[in-house]
Amino acid sequence: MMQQPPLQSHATRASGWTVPIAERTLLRELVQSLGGHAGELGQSDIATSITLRRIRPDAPLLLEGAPMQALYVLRSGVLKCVKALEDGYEQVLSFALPGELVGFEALHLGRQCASVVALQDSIVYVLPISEVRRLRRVFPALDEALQLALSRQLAHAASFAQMMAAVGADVRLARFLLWMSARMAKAGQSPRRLLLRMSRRDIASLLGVAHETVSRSFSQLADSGLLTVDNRDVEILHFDGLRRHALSTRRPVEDVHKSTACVG
Amino acid sequence: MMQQPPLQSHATRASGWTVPIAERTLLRELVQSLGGHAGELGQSDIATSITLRRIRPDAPLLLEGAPMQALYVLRSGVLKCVKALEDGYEQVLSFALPGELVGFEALHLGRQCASVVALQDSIVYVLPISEVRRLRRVFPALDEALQLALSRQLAHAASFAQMMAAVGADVRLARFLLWMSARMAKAGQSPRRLLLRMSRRDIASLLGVAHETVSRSFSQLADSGLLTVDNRDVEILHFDGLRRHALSTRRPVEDVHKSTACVG
DNA sequence: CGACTCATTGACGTTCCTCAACCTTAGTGG
DNA sequence: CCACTAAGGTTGAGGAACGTCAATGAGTCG
Repeated sequence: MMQQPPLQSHATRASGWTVPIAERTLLRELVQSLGGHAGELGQSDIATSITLRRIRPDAPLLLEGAPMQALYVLRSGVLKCVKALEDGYEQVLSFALPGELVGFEALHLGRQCASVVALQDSIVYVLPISEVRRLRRVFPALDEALQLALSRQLAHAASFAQMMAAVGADVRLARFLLWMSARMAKAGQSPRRLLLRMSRRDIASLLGVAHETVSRSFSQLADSGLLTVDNRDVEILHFDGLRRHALSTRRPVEDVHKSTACVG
Repeated sequence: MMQQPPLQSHATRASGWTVPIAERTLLRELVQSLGGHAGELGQSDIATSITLRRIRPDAPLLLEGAPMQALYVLRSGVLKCVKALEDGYEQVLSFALPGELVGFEALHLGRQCASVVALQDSIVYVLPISEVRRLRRVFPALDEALQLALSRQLAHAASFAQMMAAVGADVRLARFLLWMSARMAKAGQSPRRLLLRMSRRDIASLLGVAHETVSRSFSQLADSGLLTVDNRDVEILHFDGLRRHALSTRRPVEDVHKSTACVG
């Protein structure tokens, strides 16, 4: 799955190139990439104005404060969303995997409120903001897919809150790895062997701990036999064990009267 | 601002009552509550099928795992979103203030992935999910407002990540208070005097620290002269000082080459 | 090869979690 | 009305966890 169709045209740009394609194919791909049903796209002959854009490793897709010009959907690769805190500290907000929406937060301000950089060679679908309304009206399937993607993004925020609960750093890391694993599986990659594209420092920033602590937690999980760790190449050996580890809270247990489960 | 129009009808329900109103007024209010321009709503005579629902303190609006039936927009009051972790720990995901969207995460699964309870007497607009698509098509202004609200929700997630950065507990609390202050101002209430509706334990759960630590951090900020704290009644005395406090990271400073600011 | 970044590991000091006691407030029943 | 209980909040003491500083090694690039 996720095979890459040929990229036509080569209008060069600052940090990559742009591919203007007015074809139905691209729209269909985009909807599929978002996890929607691209069965019925209607037969409108309107040019879709959707393009592709490639971002090289460490190159920015978006810069904090820039005016919002487009919506993006990651087609392949990995992105990192960061915000420069006023004192110069670089806070990682999230990592984007294929099929995920990027840059939607900017809508309500009209300006990007975070920078986005590529952690590896990446390709995004570009939907010019001026066209989004029209596209959503003309292609209900796209509209549907975008709403679902937004819903997923909000659910990600919820699972992020769970990751940041009052637990030990090793538990946070375990949750992070399971979270990455699940999302990479959804993106069509192996849930078992993770090739993390981000540095320890990036993970530490996201998890709210020191990067040395992340390193130690990796070693700890590896010593427990749950993982093998070779730099950024991580293999999950025992999913159940890792899940069990991810569940352990610091406090013994509090009495709660709910039970219905619903794992993100 | 935010004056409450009369509530008609009284079809009683489990934990409050439901008010079916097929009036243009309600739709206009909803759009305004979401921060949109309700100027042009068109002249469609279709009943809007939007209703109001009241939730009493500590009563649930949504239960984790329940099938998704509607979208909700908070009209007045304060809500708490919680998720019961599999080991019985109750993780707070967020607090919803007036004008905010609730329950949209459920869309992609069709089931609620968190419970929502009221922290005080609250009223929500109810948009039956079966009607949302039609309403969005018929009332572009509503569609617009919903998209903006979604964008804001995603931005909240980003500022949450900033709150959870690797900083001291007192800094996290300062950021939380400033965050609440800004949102309450947006909801038409005083940004200076905060009447927190949630317990220390709830705040602690959201911030990922022990509740005793939250209590100590409150005392610490009060001793610094930045706040007065009387149980859940908090008054911010020096905004600048609190903001400065909220900026202090643990690590001295890292060299970063960005500067463009954009506070959520 | 040297300069740089990244990752790991150790030692030490601080923060924060844990357990505990205590106080206030609210609700209940004698 | 008061005793009793329960829940929320504050504060203290001790210990575990984590941040900080530092040294080392591996990998990359010019």
